Amino acid sequence: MEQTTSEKILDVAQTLVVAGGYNGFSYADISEAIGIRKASIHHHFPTKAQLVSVLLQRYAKQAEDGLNAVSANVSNPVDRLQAYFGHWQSCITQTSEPFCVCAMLASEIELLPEEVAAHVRRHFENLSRWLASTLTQGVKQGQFRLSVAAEEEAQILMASVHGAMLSARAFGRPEIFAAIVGPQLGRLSP
Amino acid sequence: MEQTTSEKILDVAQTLVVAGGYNGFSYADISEAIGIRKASIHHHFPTKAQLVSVLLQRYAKQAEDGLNAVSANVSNPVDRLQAYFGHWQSCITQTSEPFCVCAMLASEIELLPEEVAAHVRRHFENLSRWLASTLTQGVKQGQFRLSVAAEEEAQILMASVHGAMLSARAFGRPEIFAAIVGPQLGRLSP
DNA sequence: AATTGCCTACCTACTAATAGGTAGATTCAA
DNA sequence: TTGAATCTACCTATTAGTAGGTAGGCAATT
Repeated sequence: MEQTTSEKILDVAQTLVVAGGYNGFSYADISEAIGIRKASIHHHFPTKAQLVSVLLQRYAKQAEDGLNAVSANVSNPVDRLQAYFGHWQSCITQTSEPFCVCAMLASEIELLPEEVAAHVRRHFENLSRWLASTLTQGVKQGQFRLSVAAEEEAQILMASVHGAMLSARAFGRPEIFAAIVGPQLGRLSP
Repeated sequence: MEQTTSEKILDVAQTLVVAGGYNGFSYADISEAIGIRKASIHHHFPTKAQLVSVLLQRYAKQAEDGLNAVSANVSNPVDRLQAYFGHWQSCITQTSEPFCVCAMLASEIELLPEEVAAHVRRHFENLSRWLASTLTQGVKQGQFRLSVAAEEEAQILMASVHGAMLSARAFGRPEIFAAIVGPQLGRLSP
């Protein structure tokens, strides 16, 4: 088998969450998309909260691997940030994944099951930590000059990326993402 | 009567949308919050899409009035942006309205009823237009120096605000909003 | 080799609760 | 006494989740 049913379910669920958030999809939607019965989905993922939790665990692993790969393969901190931005830019322009699943869920975090909310918070922490450490390295190597602390600049960059995703979606114009995020890097050069 | 039932319904609905988006609330929630039956809400707003549409019309009016008031009463473009940022900063720190209702809805725009989605798009256009014109005036008066076009810088600022809202919510730390948005103004001075 | 038991995966058929929405009667104020 | 506002009482569709069963694979026992 190429892909297990569980993986298919998670893939579809992720697409649906990206499209409409936690309350924007149902087991029936997944069922229809992959052609199995609702009950079979419950066999793999007893509750919706568990399904989305597993989804976010998988996402966290992918994200961690992705960021680690960038850190390992790209020596220049400027290029590292570029790689991160570029990842999202291609996701969005190809409309393959036009929004970060955690950003999507963060907006409705107040009414998420606690176990799901915890995953979302952790993602925000991990991402801002990676950005901050990348910035710190760039400062050490003289490639960045920051006007605020690295942690704060990391928050600014992360917010830019999320806000850019939102605007691209709201205007229905993927190219807006690059227009917003692009100038951010220039700001940091000494 | 101090406040009409319609207004009460809209107020509660707005709070609920801000908390969890379009699919995150129901007529039953509103009914419970203000102590009337579901059917009575349908009397005022026959469908959910109409309810949210009226909500967004009202919101657009308030936003327009607010921005016009700033333009009228604050002559300095720097202070105008400051006033806009400050508005959201106090909304968020007082947790009275911790998120823009249109930003919330924009994230799930793909599955909104078309009439609702149209309102959301219009809000993004209006806000970015106001920001761009404020920036342009500031440039003319020599208070801003932009490294990109005013329209693009407006998009950057708007994205910062929305991303900052999201981070403040995700981390559960309202002060993050100011930490992200605060440094944006400094960037623009010549 | 055949049987037994267990497992995974999936099914049909159901539940209780909730969703948005409707019909028609009643209340109440102008 | 008309009309708006609210009510009770309902409807249909959908929600997440459950009950119970079937088909086939795998392995140990006979």
